[in-house]
Amino acid sequence: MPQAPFTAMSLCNNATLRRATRKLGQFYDDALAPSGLRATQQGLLYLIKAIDEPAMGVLADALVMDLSALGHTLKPLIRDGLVETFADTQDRRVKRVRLTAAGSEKLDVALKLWMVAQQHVEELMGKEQAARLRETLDTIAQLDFGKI
Amino acid sequence: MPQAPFTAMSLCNNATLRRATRKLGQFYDDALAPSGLRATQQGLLYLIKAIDEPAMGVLADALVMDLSALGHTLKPLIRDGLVETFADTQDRRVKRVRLTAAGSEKLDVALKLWMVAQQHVEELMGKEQAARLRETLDTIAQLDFGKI
DNA sequence: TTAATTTAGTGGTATATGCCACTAATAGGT
DNA sequence: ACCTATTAGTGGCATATACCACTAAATTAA
Repeated sequence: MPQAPFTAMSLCNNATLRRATRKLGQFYDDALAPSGLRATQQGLLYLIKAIDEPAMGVLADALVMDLSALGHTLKPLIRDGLVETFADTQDRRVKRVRLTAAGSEKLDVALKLWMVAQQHVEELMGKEQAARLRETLDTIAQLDFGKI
Repeated sequence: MPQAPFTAMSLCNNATLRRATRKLGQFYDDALAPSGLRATQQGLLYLIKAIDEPAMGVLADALVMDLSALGHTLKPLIRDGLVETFADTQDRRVKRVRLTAAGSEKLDVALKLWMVAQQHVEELMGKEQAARLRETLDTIAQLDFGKI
């Protein structure tokens, strides 16, 4: 049973979402620590590899993240030589992103750790519930709240 | 149908959680903007009021948040005169938190805006799905991943 | 074609959040 | 009482993430 202080916040969709994110982020971060990557960084590397040389805007859209936030997030990864950017040949405004060899190796290491963490979570939550959750979360990420 | 770049990330519980948090946070932040509070700040003020003069550690636990992170988060609210801290009379290590009159008024304003945002989300998601989601998220926030 | 508009990214600033090292104060053990 | 271990918070540093104002490049309109 949740304690009263915990429950006081449980009516707000956003607040409960953030709280769960802190908890789960903590767990994945701990699991990935041996790789030297944060969970967000691992996810970012994975996505860069999956999309294959995405433009920054495409990456930001896939992450449902502000473009400038993505730029800031990439900085430590570039600094550490895991990621590099290069100009698009067609459109000189566009900057594309790819993993370096070091980034690719680091991702391989991190993925093994991720797998264990993911497995652990699925056991604790149950695979069906986890799948349902991800579906709901994907729906939220794509909601159209309307412009104005 | 989600686009491939979007879907590339949808297998990780943590990544989908963060992505949905960005999206929903955006929406609640926009809705609360007229109050001058971010959604996280509104949630924090609400919780401080609900628990009634909580010690910082209690507040951090309720938020499933690192104690030092809470300290940092409180700073702008204290600076803006919405929140104040005071020493516990029993245990001089303990610092308690309460709303100021200004904070209380600000919260009232923010709560009206929150209500509209919350309602909007519930309409888009459906009340049952939203309730189920919050339940799942509360469960996650209380998971025991084991010490080690 | 030139001018106006839209699009892609950058850099600054602010909040959100975590870890670590450190201090102060309480609690426990002898 | 005294020494040790635990607990509550602080401050510094690093990443995560948003908004804004700005630049450069491409697209559209006149």
